[in-house]
Formats: sequence, structure tokens, C-alpha cells
Amino acid sequence: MSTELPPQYDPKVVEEKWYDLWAKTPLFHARPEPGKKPFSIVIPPPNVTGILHMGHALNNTIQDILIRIRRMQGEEALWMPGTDHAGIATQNVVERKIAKEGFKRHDLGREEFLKRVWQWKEEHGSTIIHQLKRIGATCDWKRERFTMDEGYSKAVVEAFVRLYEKGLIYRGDYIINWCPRCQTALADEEAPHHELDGKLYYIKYPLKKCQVPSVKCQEKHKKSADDSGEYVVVATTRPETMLGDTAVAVNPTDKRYKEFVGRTIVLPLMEREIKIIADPLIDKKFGTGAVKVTPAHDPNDYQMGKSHGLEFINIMHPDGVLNANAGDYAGMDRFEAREAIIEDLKERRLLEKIEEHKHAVGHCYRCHTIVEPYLSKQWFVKMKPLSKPALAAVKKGEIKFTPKRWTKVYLNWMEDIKDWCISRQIWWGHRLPVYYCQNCRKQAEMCQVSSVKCQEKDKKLGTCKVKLETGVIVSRTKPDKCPVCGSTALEQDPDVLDTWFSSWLWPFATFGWPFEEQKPEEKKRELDYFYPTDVLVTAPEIIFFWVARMIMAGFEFMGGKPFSDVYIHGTVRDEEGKKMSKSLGNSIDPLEIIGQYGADALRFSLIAIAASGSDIYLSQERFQQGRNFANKIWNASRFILMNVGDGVTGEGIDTRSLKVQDAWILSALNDAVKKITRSINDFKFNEAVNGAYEFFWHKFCDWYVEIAKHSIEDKNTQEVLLHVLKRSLLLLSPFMPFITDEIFSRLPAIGALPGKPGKRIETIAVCGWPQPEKQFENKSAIATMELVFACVFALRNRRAELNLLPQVPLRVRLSAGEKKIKVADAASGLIKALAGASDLEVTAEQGIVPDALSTLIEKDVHLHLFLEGLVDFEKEKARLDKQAADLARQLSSKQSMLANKEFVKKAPAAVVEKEKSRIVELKAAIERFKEVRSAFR
RNA sequence: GGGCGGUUAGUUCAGUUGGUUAGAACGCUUGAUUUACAUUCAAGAGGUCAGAGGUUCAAGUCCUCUACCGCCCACCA
Repeated sequence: MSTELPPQYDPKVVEEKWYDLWAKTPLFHARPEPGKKPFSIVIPPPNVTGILHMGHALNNTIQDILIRIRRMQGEEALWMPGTDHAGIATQNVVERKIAKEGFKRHDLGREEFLKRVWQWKEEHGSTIIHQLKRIGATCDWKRERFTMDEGYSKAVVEAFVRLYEKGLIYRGDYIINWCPRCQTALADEEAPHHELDGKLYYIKYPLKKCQVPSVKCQEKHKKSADDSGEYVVVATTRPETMLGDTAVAVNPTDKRYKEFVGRTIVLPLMEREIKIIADPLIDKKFGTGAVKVTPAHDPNDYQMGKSHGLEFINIMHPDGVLNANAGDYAGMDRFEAREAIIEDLKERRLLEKIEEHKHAVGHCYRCHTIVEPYLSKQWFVKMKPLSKPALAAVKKGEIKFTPKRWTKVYLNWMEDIKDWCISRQIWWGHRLPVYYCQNCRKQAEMCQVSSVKCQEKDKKLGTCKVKLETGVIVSRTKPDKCPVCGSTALEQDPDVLDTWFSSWLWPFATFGWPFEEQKPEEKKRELDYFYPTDVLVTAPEIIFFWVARMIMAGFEFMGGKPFSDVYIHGTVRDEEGKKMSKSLGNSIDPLEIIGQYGADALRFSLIAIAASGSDIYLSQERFQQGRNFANKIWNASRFILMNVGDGVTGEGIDTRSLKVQDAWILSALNDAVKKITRSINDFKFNEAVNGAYEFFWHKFCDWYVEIAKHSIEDKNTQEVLLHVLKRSLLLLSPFMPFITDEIFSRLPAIGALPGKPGKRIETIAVCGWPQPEKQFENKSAIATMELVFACVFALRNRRAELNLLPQVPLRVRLSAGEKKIKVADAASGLIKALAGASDLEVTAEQGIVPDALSTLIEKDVHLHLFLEGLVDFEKEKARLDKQAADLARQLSSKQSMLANKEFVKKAPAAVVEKEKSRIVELKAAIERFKEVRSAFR
């Protein structure tokens, strides 16, 4: 057999070999297998622009662990891979690229620009897929999908058309979040609010002279500084929007302004006459209680504009530069205009004051530009009807969140769901399947586009003949002519759909839904078999973007949930708690870690750190632990492979000639198998990986392998070594697939595994998951070994304290009570060997031993170390006194516990008994200390 | 403004349904070496479990409040 393992594990060569093999093997291709239980996960498709970061590494390692263990457990495990076209993000990347050549996208034109994006996608789009392979992801690579695939795009169109036909998609003018840099509308979720240190400007709005002057009126109203007349002070954080003001509003119950309502203000700078209106939306306590109303640039103001029939004046171009409606400020950028306006107001003595003011402002989630609330015509999905089954499913527990606390986050959002703006004014994405008949729309133009006011008015009067849908054709395929008037002058809507409008279909569209392809039956069978998927693994940031919407889409289009479990893992942060991101420059590159320590080390450390669902703080050093562990696995295996003889398979243990240590490690292995399996099922990955680590290193290597060295020639010892090694590798393989596969492939007779008789095994990933083996359950072996450990531990401790080198032989006596004598006997040989005792005598005698250091090992078992005059007695006395005092303290606490009648009455009998026997032990121990101490003269 | 999470050893974190003496990793101190592995082995030091109150026979664990840190959501201009 090949035992040519180098003394240090070198991940580079090994990883290259295996990830290549895994990428090509058909073994990870899952198909409907009648009689086999399906298990499926769809990958959160990374953006095509994506470069693997720690978040991806964690996310995909978790999925890979789940897939690997289920596959090993004999389920038909499918991990569906793919990438997301990431509309805005990708468009931005390509725009930046062509900017270097001196172009803007409009210079190239839509078609040419899209050609460039596709070209970019072909060149760079699979970077992240390669990187996933490098961390060992065993996806079903044959099935890789892309959200702009031809088939997938059909699914997107299908979803749009179905919703439109159900009346769940509509178009209209609303205030949406507008990113002036990306120049597109954004959904609410795409414009997260961040708190900024802003300013609150108090501006005087002069009233037009009282038409009907009254004494009362004049008395009440303040005079401005220059005494030129009455005014109202409004407070705003965005003074530039005043150019579009069409009213000032106060609360109807506000006594301060009672007299003002209905009066006219002359809007400064624009010199436009606007009314003072009363609206309950206004908070009397904020600012001055009077608010400027800009219906085209603020959601609240928009509401008021609607209800009060105000004019909507858009003062801004899509790029944030003020337009002709802004008068003298036209051509200025919005923030530039803010400064200019403030200067002008100051000059006119219309600026009362400026206050520091913290407020939350929406930012574009792609480019972090401050978004502008902007009035425009967009497409929306009505979400309320979709949310109903999605709410019910989670409430009923049909879909479970882990950790549980995210359930509430989901429910809160879902209960308060707002309509979803899905149109984007960019080019990269799925174009809306909406066509406009130029002919039909000609007449509609006037009414629909020219002014909102017209629409509103006509609607009220019921005179508007033009329905919103006039000239709008929504169709799965491009129509030849208008179904109403027959005109061929059709134009497709230039907008594309929100990226998330395609990804919300991911759990079923990846299977070919809605099945218009070549072999629909076969595809459909696959969907029937694998849908609903089992677990969705993701980060909390995208619960709203993606998870919630997938649930809604699942019920809407498939009539059932898309997955049963949602596992939310933590966000990867740096040592200071900041989210790791490229823009912050604080990211640790997983590929660098792979280069430095290996992919297994990366996976191991990430999982070991990641407690269920809490955020993960990373630093470089954490990965050393993983590397060290890999090296330990390597060397333990190397040692075993060097020592097992021909014909040893690991499956030929002679149970009749098991030594106590053999029985112990086999029983401990069973415990490890149970524990690790349970932990993974409970999504406690850190617990699972730490359990595997603890078992392999600190039980198997530190104790069993060390003991086995004493009987390494023994064939049964070799069998046990190999038996445990094999199963350990299997247990470790979901976490550290590369090294385990490499070693496994070098084991002798690996075919002789339970369930795989004689079959050549291509990878450990398709072997069976270890089961507890009942014949190896052995409590008494565990008890005996625990005694061994305690004695060896005590003697090593003594050696260190007494400065006795390992070579110095120790003379030891083990005295055990009647019940323990057998165990002590069984343990004695190992204690002797492991603690370097030259002489060990086991006795039932319980008396004190003169000139010996005695230790209570467990109840009724004492260990005596003969001192032979090597000891500093004063030091020993002090030590004994300290220990005795410790015990005395414990004893008195126990005694007062038992003296408490309530405790004896109410605590379970077992607990009380335990305490009682503990008291007996403590008393005996204290007695013993006294005796030993007195033995020191 | 609402909600959620955190506060345990020098550091980063575990700690199951409340039940003996609160664990690990890293770091630190001391010691080992003709070795499977120095990416090793052995031993040690180090904790009033953020603070206060409460429930209980019993609290790191349950409840209330406070402080600090972090996150998410929200149309107070």
C-alpha cells in the first residue's frame, strides 16, 4: 500500500486534484429516483459580478455540508447552482469599463451596450463559479442556471403576464426612490436609510397681503425682521425642493395657524402664489408646525397633493440636475442648488435659522448615492394578495426559520407589505413584456402623460374616456399588430424588470418552469420530485429582497411553499464589527486564505466560529487552527498507514479480544457519530465541527493512538485504528472534504465498507454516513478509561509540580473500594504505561499511606504517589491546606443546602441524593487531607 | 420613534429543558524531544458570568429595570 505521505500536509496539490474531479464527476448529478428520498437546496445565486468573499464562503460551506451529509445518508441530494444577472450592479460595472474608453452607454446605444454586457458576462461571469468549486462545493454543475438564460427569461415573462392578467400588476405615477447616479427607480428595500448629520433650515414664507385686513389678523401675525409683512416659517431638510412647492400645510387643530389657513403665500425665489392648507398629516410638534408641500418630491407631500388637488411640479432631471421648472437654479446639481438657495435666502433675510439635525436618508444599495423621492410612472406589483399565503405558511410552521427570531422580522415586514416597484430604467435585465400601440395611445397621450391633474379630475368626474390600459399590450411574445386597432406601430416598453423579479422564481424556474422546452414531461417530473426544496441558506440582509418574495412566488405560481426551512447564518464582520466588504477594504479574501492555509482550513474555521446565527468576527489567525487540524488529521493517518499490515481492512475487528481502550474508543466513536449527526440536523454546525474536532484530536489521537503504540504489532489494534480512522474521515468529510477524500483514497481496501461491498469508490462523498454500531456501546469501558485518564492526569500534574522529568520512574499505589477494585485493576496497566510508573500496586486497603502524596480520584478511589524524599514538604503542606480549604468551603455550602428543608422537599430526589453523596465524599476527602498532611511531620 | 441581538478568562467565543466544582480556541507561563505531527506533546495561571432588583429549594440560564455596544425597520418635513 502507498504510505508515501510527506510529514506535512500540502493542500495545494491535493485540492487541485479533487476539485477538478468533483467538478467533472456525474456523481453529484441528482435525478428523480423513485423510492429514494429527495433532498434539495437551491443556491442563492451569486451575482455574475461577484467575487468570492467570506460571506459566500460561509454560505456555501454550510450548504455543502448539508448536501454532503444528506447525500451520504443515501438521499437523492440536489444542489442547484447558478448565477444572477444582477441588473444594476452589472450594468454599473460595464458602464465603468466603457467609461475608461470615454463612452457613456447612450453613446453606444442599447443594442451595442447589451452586446458589451454579454461579452463581459462571458468573460467574467463564471469567476465566482470557479471559486465555489475551489472551496469544494459539490453542486450539480450540469444544471447550472443563469437568470437571463433563454428558458429562465421565459419564466420571468410568464410570471409577469400571469400577474398582469390577474390584475396584480399595474402602472402609475407615484413617488418612488430614484437614484440620480444609476438613473433608475428603486424598490423601497433597495434604498436603505442611513442616519446622516443634516441640517434643518427654517425659512420664512411671506404671506400675500391680507385681502380682508382685520385688526385681529394683524395683531396675531408676526412681523418679519424687516417689517415688510407677515410670514410663516417652515422647516425643511431639503431647501432646494422649495422650488417645487405648491402649498404650505399646517395641522387643522393647530391654534397658532388657525387664521392662516386658506391664505396665500408668495413662494420666495419663485414668486409663485401658493395656498396654506390644513392637513392632519402634519405634526404640530415638529419644527414650526408649518410644512412646505412639494408634491412631486416627497411621499407625504404627494399624498397631500392628491387629496388637496395641488399641482405637481417636477423640478429635477433624472440625473439630479434641476430642470427648467427651477427657474434661475436650472442646470445646477441638487446639492449645489441647495447651497445657492440658502445663500439667496440669507441675502433676502428669509432664512430664520439653521439647526443641526440628524435624520435618516435613503441611499442607493448599489452605488450609495442619496436617493431622491421622485415622481414618475412605474410598474408595480400589488403585494397584499400575494402576502396572504406567505404569511399563513410561516405562522403555521409550514416554513420554519432558524434561528427562530427571524420569524418575527419576516412576519412584521410581510404584514405591513407595500407594493413593489418593479420597473428599472436600465438596459441590462429582462425587458418588460409590455408593448404600446402608438396609434391607440395617441389620444391617450394627452390625458395620461400631460398632467396628473387631468387624470384625477377626469376620474372624479367620470369623464375620462381613456383607460389606463389603453394602448398597452402585455404579451408572452411580441405581438405583430395591435389587437384593438390592428396597427403595427408597436413599441416595447424600454424598461427592464427588477433583478429580484427574476430571482424570486429561482426555486422552480431553475427546473425549467413553465416547461416550454423540448422535453417538458421529464423536466416536470424533476420539479415534482425536488419541489418544494428543503433548506434555504442565506444571510439576514436578504430576507426581504429574496426569501420573502420567493415564498410569495412559490404559493402564487406553484401553489405551494418553495422550501421548508430557512437557515439564516450570521453576517461576516471584521474584528471591529464592521461588515466585510470590498468597498471598506477590510475584507479577508477567502482565496488568499485557501492559498495560505487550504480550503479545508478555511471551511473548518469558518464553521467552527459560526455559532448558530450570530455574526462572525474574523481575523487571519483563526484559520491557523483549521490548518493545524488538517495537519493533525494528515499525520495521524500517516502514522496509521505506516503501521497497519496487509489484510487489515478496519472491518475485521475481533470483538472477543478487545482491550479496554479498544472498547472505549469504539464506544466513544458511537457517541461522536450521534452527536455530530444530531448537531447538523439542528443546524448547529459549530457544535458539529467542534465535536468532530474534539473526538478526533483529543480522544482518538491524544489517547487512543498513544495507547495503541504499545501494541501496534497487534492485528486487532490495527483493525481498530483503521476502523476508527475510516469513520472519522467520513464524519469529517462534509467539513473538510479535500483532505478526507485524499486520505480515504489511500486507505487499504476501502471497498470493504458497510454498504459498499467491493465497489470501487471514486470519492468519499458518496460513501455511507457512519451509523452508531450497537455492538460497540460500552459504558463500563468508558468508566474504566475515565479512571485511567484521571489517574494519569493526576500523576502528570504531580510530575510538573515536583519537577520530575518523564524519565523519573514513579512508584504508585491505587487503593479502591470494593465496588471499584475491578475497574482499578482493569485500569492499572494503562495507568502504569501512560504515567511512566515503574511500579503500580492495586489494593483494596483504604488506610493512609505514610510518605506518600495521596489524591482522591473519584469516590472510593485514591492514588498514592510514594515520595522517596524528593519533595519539599513545606510547599506540599501549603498546597494541601489550600485544597482542604477549598473542599471545606464546598462542604459547608452543600451542608447548608441540605439543611434547607425547602430544598429537600422540593428538589427532585435524584438531585438531593447526589448532594448527599457528595457530602460524604467531601467529608472523606477532607479527612484524608488531614491525615496526609499529618503524615508529613 | 419601534423592534431585535449582544455584554461570560488577556482576546474571540461556546454554554442544550434552571441542578455538582462555568468550558474551548488563541495568547501567556513552565516543562518535554534519536517523534506520525513543533502546524507537536504535557502541565499551569487566568472568570463576583455588564449592573441593580425579582421569581425559585436552586439562576450565567427565567422575569423587570438600567447602562453600554451592534443590527434592522420607520414618510416627523
